[in-house]
Amino acid sequence: MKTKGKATSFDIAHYAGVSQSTVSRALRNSPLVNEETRKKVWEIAKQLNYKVDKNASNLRTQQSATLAILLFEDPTGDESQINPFFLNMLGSITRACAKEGYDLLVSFQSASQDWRAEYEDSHRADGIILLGYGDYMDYQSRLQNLLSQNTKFVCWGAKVEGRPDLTVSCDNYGGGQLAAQHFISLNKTSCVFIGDASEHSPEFLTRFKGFKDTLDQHQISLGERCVANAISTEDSGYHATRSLLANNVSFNALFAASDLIAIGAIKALKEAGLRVPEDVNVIGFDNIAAANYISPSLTTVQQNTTLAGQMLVQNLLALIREEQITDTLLPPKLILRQSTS
Amino acid sequence: MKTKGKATSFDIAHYAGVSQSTVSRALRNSPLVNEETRKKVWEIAKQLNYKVDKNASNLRTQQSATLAILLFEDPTGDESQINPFFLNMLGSITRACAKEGYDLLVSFQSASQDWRAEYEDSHRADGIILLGYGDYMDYQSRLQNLLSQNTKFVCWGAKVEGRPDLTVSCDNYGGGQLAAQHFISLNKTSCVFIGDASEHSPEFLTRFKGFKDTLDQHQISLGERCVANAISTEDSGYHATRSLLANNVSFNALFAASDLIAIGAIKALKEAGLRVPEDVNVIGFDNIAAANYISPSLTTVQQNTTLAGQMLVQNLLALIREEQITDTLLPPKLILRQSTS
DNA sequence: ATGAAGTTTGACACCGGTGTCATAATGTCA
DNA sequence: TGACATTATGACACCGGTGTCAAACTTCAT
Repeated sequence: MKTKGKATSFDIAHYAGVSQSTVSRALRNSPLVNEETRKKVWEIAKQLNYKVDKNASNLRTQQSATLAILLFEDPTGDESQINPFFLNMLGSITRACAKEGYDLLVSFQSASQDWRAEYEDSHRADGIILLGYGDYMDYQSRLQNLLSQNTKFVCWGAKVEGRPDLTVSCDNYGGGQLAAQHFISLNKTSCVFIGDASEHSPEFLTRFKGFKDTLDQHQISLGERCVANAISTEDSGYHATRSLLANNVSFNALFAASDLIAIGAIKALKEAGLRVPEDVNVIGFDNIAAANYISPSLTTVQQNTTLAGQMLVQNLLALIREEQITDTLLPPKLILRQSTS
Repeated sequence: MKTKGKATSFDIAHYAGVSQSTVSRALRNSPLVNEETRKKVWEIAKQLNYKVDKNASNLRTQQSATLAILLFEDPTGDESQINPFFLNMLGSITRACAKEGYDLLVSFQSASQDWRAEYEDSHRADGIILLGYGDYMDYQSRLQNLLSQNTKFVCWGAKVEGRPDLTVSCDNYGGGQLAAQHFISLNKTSCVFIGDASEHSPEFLTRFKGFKDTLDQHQISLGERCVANAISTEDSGYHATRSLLANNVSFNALFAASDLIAIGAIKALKEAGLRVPEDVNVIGFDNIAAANYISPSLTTVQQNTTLAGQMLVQNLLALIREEQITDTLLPPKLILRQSTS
């Protein structure tokens, strides 16, 4: 029993002595086909090492059992390294897809490219997951365009008012609150925030708001001088902290918008002769692996990436099935470590 | 100018007043088509937001401009976490694919599944990259089967004698040598190795051999009692080190088969009241991000994941083009940090 | 004017499945 | 035994492109 090249359903039909239609039905376990015939077809398919040609199948059915993920790089990310938080997300999304029987197409995107509908328009994926920090998505028109094409997609990250997408995100506001409450409970009332608290980084801005609002409620003011701009890299956190110190801002509690920033901040503090946590308490955000390894280990607001990946996939699938769904907000959790005594 | 649903080449043909064949040619910039016609077709395609249907195209041409990566989990990997080394590899492979104009299908595999040809047989990918630690691939028959189906694939990891696959790997033997040489140069001659030095973990075994052979050449013996079994997790490294200490094996230099193992080992050493590097020097393998963050920071043998990803993709593409290629061995590099004084 | 070579285009089969419809075979009941 | 429902199967169009072949139209030399 041989075939030239890869086996097709016609080859099976030939050996089974039935029509190709019947083979197709039998392989998909259609109730229309006789039990005996079905077994025979499966038997032969196995012997021929037959696999359905997904291209043909997808072409006909107009769906692909595949999701695509567009990963937007940190604007300043160096060539080789990717934010470990996103790698974790990538991992959990991969797992979630596998669980749902979907394949995953991965693609890096530079924001400038025409990423609009590369995948879904070309029928390679049934839906798209958009993933990235910062303002990569503040291309209202692009999202609008995706919507008008009836493309199914979900975004990870802060919900931006008026943006028409479906999002899954960590409760960034609540995360900021957790950090502030923790500082307050430790009587650390002279606080600074490091991170880009502007609408260019909606996630960071929301974390900042939760942080600031909570402090305000306790009559603790966080002056303008106590907010240093930084993107999510270690270097950026390092320099932002140095400039705070250079400006003689004094503080005993530091909340960083991400763990990478926090790690850079700790480096700068140490260099300036300040001890963590004795002189300054530090809280990060994300709970990347390194947070547990650095010295002192970093207290941080954990984003549950496993759950996040699952929700992104589940919501996207629901969207594809045209079910009614809403934005999802995942609860953050404060992980206590050495950097806050 | 409208179309019901997604635009097809027929829609363009209609508006351009030419045949669908000509549209297809024009869009692929065939020299057979008149410059003027070409421009007109492109213009209309743009207006209609047309994208080639990859399923139809792939079906006809029998290729997909897509590679697949099968990621084998650490046998004991817990549900959510993935070895950061592999996440890095995943990232660099993703980047390398993008650079070559290929898409990437990602899939987790449990070793038990029939992963044989899921992707390539079903025409979803032109080639496969197999990635994982340990003995996940010692299914000679499976690889043989892939070969007999003329499936194009490359493996990451130690070359196993007699295994018929094309591999890209770090020079694990050389990496072991680097570690040994470094210890020797520091006059640390009472060494232990932690890692599964058996044929179940070809990479680890090769690292061990390079380490041991070099020590032997300097008349430094590494007794059986100085080798502790461990898989690539922090926990495993921790327990392996504890059992060494419990057995009263004394040593002033520890070489771990991976960074995760090394991190676990350092934890065990600290708990036992031993100082790193004063009492014991430690070298790891991989150079994951955490190696730079732990305290003391970890001297380690770096595997260049960026280059590795590129080579995997390049070699696979060469294989697909039926070019003659051979196994690739990437040079390791010793990264000096605090854990070796 | 005629033929040869070059350029540009359209018609059509084809890739390998899926879904619809018609048909054949079998069973059921009056 | 004929009318009709039920079950199992085959024929065939179709998804949206690509590649081949023939034909139509130029151009240019003879």
